[in-house]
Amino acid sequence: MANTQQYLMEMYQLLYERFGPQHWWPGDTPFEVMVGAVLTQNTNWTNVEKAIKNLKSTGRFSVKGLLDMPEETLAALIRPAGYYNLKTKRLRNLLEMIMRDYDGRLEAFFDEDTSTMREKLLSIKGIGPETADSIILYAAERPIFVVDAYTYRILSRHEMVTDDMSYEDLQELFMSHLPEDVQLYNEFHALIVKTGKSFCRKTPLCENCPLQDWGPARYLPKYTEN
DNA sequence: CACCAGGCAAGTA
DNA sequence: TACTTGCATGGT
Repeated sequence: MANTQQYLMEMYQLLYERFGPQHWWPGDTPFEVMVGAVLTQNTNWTNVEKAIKNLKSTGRFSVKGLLDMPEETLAALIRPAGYYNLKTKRLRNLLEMIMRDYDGRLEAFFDEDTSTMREKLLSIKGIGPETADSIILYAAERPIFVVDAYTYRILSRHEMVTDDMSYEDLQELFMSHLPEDVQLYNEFHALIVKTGKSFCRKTPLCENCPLQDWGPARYLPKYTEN
């Protein structure tokens, strides 16, 4: 569709005008951002902040520091983030890869090509496409577009996508029609999450939505999809 | 009380 | 291949 680029730019402009910069990702270091990306899987960010605060308070908030502590200790620290047993394993899988392949040096991993980085992340059990891309965009600061459930839901309700499109299809939709710009991708994804939370939940609450008159279908909520 | 949150993998048919 | 389910805390 030839109008796709126009729609996407319009969408970004509408969201930015309404909400302004979102200041993602709230993290002091790339390491903290990477850890946060795993901890925030299907979890509210405020819970993740508590977990990260706990991790920092140990003074062992590093690749080696976290790997060296017993699993039960790590699990107890990240408990507020939910799924703590699962996330303990996922975090360790990630840290073990950095330790094994890059001598524990995160900067060395982030020096890799984007495609290499992505493949390595996706090969880790517990790191899927959204977590991988979040790490690449927000921690490694490479231009890659992060897709999530809100991205899909918003585009779907406005009939920009069909339900048979994959994660990579949606990612490609954005990346092939927008300039490769870390800051743009950073802000765009954050704004999608922002408007998704406020206006594009399962039970639509569309009055006042900045995207009310946007897109090929403008405002057209569908109650059957998730 | 129900529902949601910045997912992913494993199990089932 | 295409659904479903488990994982879990904390806020609205």
